[in-house]
Amino acid sequence: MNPRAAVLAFPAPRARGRPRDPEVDARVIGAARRLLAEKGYEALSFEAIAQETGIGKPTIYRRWPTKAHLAAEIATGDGAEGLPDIVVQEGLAAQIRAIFAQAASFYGRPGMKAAVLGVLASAQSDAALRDQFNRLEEATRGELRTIVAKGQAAGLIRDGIDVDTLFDMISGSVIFRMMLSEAPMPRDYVDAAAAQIVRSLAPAATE
Amino acid sequence: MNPRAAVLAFPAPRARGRPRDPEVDARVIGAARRLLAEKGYEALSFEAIAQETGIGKPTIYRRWPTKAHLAAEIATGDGAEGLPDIVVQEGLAAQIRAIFAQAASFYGRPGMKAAVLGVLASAQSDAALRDQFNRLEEATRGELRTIVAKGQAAGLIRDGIDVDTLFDMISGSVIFRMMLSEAPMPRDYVDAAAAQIVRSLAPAATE
Amino acid sequence: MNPRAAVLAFPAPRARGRPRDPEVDARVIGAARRLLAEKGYEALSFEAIAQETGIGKPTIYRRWPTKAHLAAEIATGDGAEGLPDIVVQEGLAAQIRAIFAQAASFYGRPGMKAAVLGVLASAQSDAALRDQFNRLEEATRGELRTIVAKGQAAGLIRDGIDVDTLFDMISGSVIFRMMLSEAPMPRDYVDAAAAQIVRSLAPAATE
Amino acid sequence: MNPRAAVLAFPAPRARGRPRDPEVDARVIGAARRLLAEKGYEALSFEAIAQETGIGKPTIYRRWPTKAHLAAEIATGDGAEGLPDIVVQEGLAAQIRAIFAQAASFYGRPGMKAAVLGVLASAQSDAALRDQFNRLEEATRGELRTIVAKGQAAGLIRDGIDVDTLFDMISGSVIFRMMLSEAPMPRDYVDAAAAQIVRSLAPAATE
DNA sequence: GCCTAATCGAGACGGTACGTCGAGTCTTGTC
DNA sequence: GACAAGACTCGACGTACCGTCTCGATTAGGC
Repeated sequence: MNPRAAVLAFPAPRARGRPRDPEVDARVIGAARRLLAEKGYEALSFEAIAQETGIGKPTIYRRWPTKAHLAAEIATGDGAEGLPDIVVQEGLAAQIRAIFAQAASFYGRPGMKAAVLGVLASAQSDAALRDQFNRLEEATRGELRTIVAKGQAAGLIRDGIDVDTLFDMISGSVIFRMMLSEAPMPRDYVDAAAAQIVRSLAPAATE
Repeated sequence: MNPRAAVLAFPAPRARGRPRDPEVDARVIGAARRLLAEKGYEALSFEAIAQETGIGKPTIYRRWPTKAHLAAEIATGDGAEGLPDIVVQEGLAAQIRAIFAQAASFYGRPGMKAAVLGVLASAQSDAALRDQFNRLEEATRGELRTIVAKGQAAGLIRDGIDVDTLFDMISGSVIFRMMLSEAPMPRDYVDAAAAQIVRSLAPAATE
Repeated sequence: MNPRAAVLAFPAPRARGRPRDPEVDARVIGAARRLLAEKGYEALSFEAIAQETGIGKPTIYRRWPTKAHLAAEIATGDGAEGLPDIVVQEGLAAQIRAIFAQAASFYGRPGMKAAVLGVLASAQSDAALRDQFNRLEEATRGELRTIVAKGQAAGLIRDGIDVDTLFDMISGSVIFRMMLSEAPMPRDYVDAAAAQIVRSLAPAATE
Repeated sequence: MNPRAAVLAFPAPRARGRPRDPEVDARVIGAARRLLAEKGYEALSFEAIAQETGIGKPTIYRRWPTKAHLAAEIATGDGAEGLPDIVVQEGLAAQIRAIFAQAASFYGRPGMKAAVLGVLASAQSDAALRDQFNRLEEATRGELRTIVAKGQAAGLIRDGIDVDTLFDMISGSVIFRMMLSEAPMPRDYVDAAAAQIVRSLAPAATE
């Protein structure tokens, strides 16, 4: 088979006209991130971005149909980079702690609070946008599933643990603390919370 | 002391002009709740409320400076009524379960999802609005503190439990499941989650 | 006859409740005149008057149904006082000049420009308001009629003069110069204009 | 010199974005003229125009900053078209009569009364708007100046006539009769008034 | 080396909602 | 009853963004 054909078969269609300027994406996202971090989701407007970047509005609309989509890309995009890898960690406690750390780091990026809350608020009825978030969770949820299975095999985790409920507890407490509550993040928050979770998993002290 | 004087001392200041029509508040809140539940926070506009209730916009602005304030009143108001009382419950497990049930019932009211997310998104910089939510939590947080103290005294709860972290976990998992995640609420969600939490509190299995 | 009875016979019905405070009229008109002179007709609002005089809006509405009525009272009221009396003047030229002087003095009062134009603009369809102005003219128009008749009898004025057209010319030129045109008022305007008018009245130079 | 170059030298700057729709101007002015003629200046609102033409408010504001500006355009615009030409007339009397006729025709257009009075009332402090009217006068004032000079050269007009005062008299009497007074316009008004003015210009009957 | 096509900036367009101002009316408690 | 205070309905104000459109000007293949 013609190897060239294989490429052409999924042909990165090489559009005819002038190609999109990749610089535009970066500049728009940069301005949007700044607006989100500094003034919140309501202040995020295509108008303002166009104004301050000198990029035309239609150019932005060509890429993101809605400011919710733009915020969603900021909220979910490039989030996995540089995060502590979970599965690499040794030991149950360390792995649970890594999940906490990963979540805390992810939601702690500048503008994330505004972006996440804004997207969720404005895309109440847009299933695709919510999926974008849920897909992010899915990876972690899968890792957690593996961790629990291995832990149960090793006798470190009690039977009857519902992974989804457990995941709610982990994600929920991080998000609640970081985005909804006013309480400050203590320095050892990740450790304390992880420890509490690990304890809830311990098998009953029978014999 | 003259009891009458006590009353006059705080003399129902009786404002001068025409008194506010309490009917207005009810009608506006009703319309707002409907809009929130049916079309989400973005569709909540003073314009629409004025239109459909026949109440003038200035009249609404006189009461709530922002749609976030209106949504906040809907989200936090009249929420404690009819909720299962926590302290009345007997036994640690029942009390924890009651907290879960209370939270689930509170956040499950129609329009709550839109109201809470919307307020949080748009009032990023308004401390007063966030306080309104936090004050609601405070009561429950206090009850939880009492429960933990009593449980520790009775030897049912391990030392070294951080009540705030525990509260995050409870509130967080409920809110996460109900407002952020797409996952459905299983029928026994409250029971399962409460059980998991209770287990995390158990004293170490000493031998 | 009892003089007291005469008074009671036409009893100034002596309204039942608290009598109107005459001070209110003066304060409102004062404030209105100031607003008209300083900021023009559009800035004249019952709201502003109420604000700055401390008088309630309903109290003002009880006296003037519309800001046009208030402005009309300012424009037409107390205008005849202190004006040079026309009929007292001797000689045709002096009498015509007196009419010009009277008009110039009348329309020259502070705020008059704003008041007159405003009333005329906003009361396009209110015949009563326009009558208020026309009634003012009527007196002068009558005097002019007498002057012309006498002048014709004395052979000083040609036959076939239409008094209304003449009146238009006199009033019109004063008003046009003072209210519509931007041209400055020369010092001897009244004299020059009066002389021009007098000349137009002269009988034809026969043989 | 190349005539084509002269055109290109002032190159119709060709604004960048989407060009303005000239249809918009026509529709707005049409609606405004109707409102002025039917309900007067106070009823002229951008809101109403937007409503009935289906044109957005911002689009209207982009062209006229104020309803006074819109009314001024209506009052002064396209007024010279189809008016009887003055200088073409032969004879002093005919020329004076032509000026009267022109003014009467100009101020007699539908909506003019409301437009002129409204603009003058609301733009008391806007010099630019008043200039717009004065510039209109300037042409006529110039023609009148020429007429007087020629008349004086021909011995038909007395020396010492002040053209501005004369202009006031002509414009003033027309405007007064048509816009301020309630008196009806007699059929021969223009003739009568013109004759009266001509007479006032006649040289003294010397013998 | 033109032609075609998609991009880019700019900015006008029809809309919706904003938050404010003033017009008039009504309802209190005080004088 | 008149008065101040002030809330009420209503309508218009002038502005901000929305998302779409129409321009002229680039910037690339493709023939």
